[in-house]
Amino acid sequence: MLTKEQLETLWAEADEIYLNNISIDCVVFGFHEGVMKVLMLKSNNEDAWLLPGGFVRKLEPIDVSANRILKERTGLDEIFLKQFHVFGDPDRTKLHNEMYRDMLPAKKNFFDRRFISIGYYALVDFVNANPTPDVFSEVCTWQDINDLPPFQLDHELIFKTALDTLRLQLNYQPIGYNLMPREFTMPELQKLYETILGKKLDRRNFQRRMLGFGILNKLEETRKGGAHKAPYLYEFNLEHYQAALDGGLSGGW
Amino acid sequence: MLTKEQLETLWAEADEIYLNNISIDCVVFGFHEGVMKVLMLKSNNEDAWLLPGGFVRKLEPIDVSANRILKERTGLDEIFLKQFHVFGDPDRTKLHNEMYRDMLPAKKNFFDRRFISIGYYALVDFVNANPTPDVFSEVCTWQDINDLPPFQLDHELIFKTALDTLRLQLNYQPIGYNLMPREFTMPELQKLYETILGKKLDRRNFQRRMLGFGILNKLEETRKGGAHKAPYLYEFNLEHYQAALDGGLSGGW
DNA sequence: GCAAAAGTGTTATCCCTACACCCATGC
DNA sequence: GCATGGGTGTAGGGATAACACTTTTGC
Repeated sequence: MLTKEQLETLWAEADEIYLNNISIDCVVFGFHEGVMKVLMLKSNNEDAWLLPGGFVRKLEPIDVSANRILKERTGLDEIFLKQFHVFGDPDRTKLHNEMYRDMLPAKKNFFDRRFISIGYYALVDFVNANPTPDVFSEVCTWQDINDLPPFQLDHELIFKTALDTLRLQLNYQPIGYNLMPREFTMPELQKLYETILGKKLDRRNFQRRMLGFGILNKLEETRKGGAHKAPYLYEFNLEHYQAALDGGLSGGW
Repeated sequence: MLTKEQLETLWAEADEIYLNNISIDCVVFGFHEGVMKVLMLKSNNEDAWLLPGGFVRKLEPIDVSANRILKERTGLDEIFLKQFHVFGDPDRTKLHNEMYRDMLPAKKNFFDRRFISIGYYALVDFVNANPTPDVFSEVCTWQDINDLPPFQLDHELIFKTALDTLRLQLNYQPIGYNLMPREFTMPELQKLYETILGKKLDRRNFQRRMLGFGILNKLEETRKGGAHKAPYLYEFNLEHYQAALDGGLSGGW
């Protein structure tokens, strides 16, 4: 819980360095042990969870802001980030504003404002991310997207919009590179797609389609140790992957 | 050309009623006589053209802002509008800022600021639109998208991004309703698609696909007066059209 | 009657879907 | 050896793409 003094310092700083009225919220997807996760923060004022977010420095490009915010929350650099929607309802932070209004005089309170929020979604490497809370939160952790805690503000809408966008993007762009470890098996990759889409796919057709994209290199090794036939390992062919990102894939699920 | 006094009044008003640092720019598409048009304004300070734009009132939802701005520029209400991208480079309005900096003291100048611009594209009825300049421009008119004048600021990027987005949307959504007159022929509709996509389509396959969507009603009448065989007229089936908008179409070109 | 535009139908191909059999491994 | 998961191939159906002939109309 922040003290009144801390809040006043924060406010003073924020007003100096950030643009007023604009915020950024990020939906950070990770994938681990066959489960799709999203990074969330538990507010230290309420029993509700938020997406990682922040503000835009006065002379900072917004993509850089989003990167900076996520670097603070995950320790990762060079994150795959895409803006997907702007949330511009004047009432979207109403509850939030009222909370802070009790703590500081409204007139001079950076946080008691309307914020138009630019939504970004991010695909990150679960294993190397190091979730770190910010000053407004006590916990920063991954949540299973099928078992989410209660959201604060309009963050549930932001999350859902991001997931819908990601599902659509799946038809146009390869997405595995940022979410899978460097080497992976076809069933593992399939699990990722199934998790995002929320439905089962046919093993054989999935494999054919993926290979058809030409973005995978089949490796010689197999993943030993499983209780059954050892699956082959694959890695992404970065050159073709990048070309697919730029040029787009085709078709739909 | 605005006088210094007018600018000062504008500045004072703007600071009162609009959010700082946020703007909206609109790419307004119209279609007339087989040519795709975009609405543009000629700045009264420079020999360069701008997309219609404006600012967000302090308590106004951003979608409402976009509608309001376009109502001022076209006289139309209930415009088909979709936000498509945020342009957040701090230098995007640099030249613009310098221009206004000469006219008013920077510190107190609403226009000498960084603006993060939310891009909307709009599809409007060319015939009923009534292009009207704003206070910063002397001309507001339609421009052929294949023969565009020089753009100011980053408005060329905004335009191109909008067109790319529209092309993608074509795969998911019907778009004719907002661009065509109430009754139209199949070749006319095809021309619209060809203009947006920038390529020729097969007459027969186009017709089959369109009819397959089930969003058209074939009318009894034909368009007389042409120098050749009279084509049938169609109208959109609004119920099915709306369903297609909500549910999405399928496939790709 | 001829040129130009519009109406309509057929075929081939590709891609996606659905489905079946064999192989490797751990218990 | 048997259950489980993984590797691979094939046949059918639906949609798209390519393509040709006929009809109408103004000159």
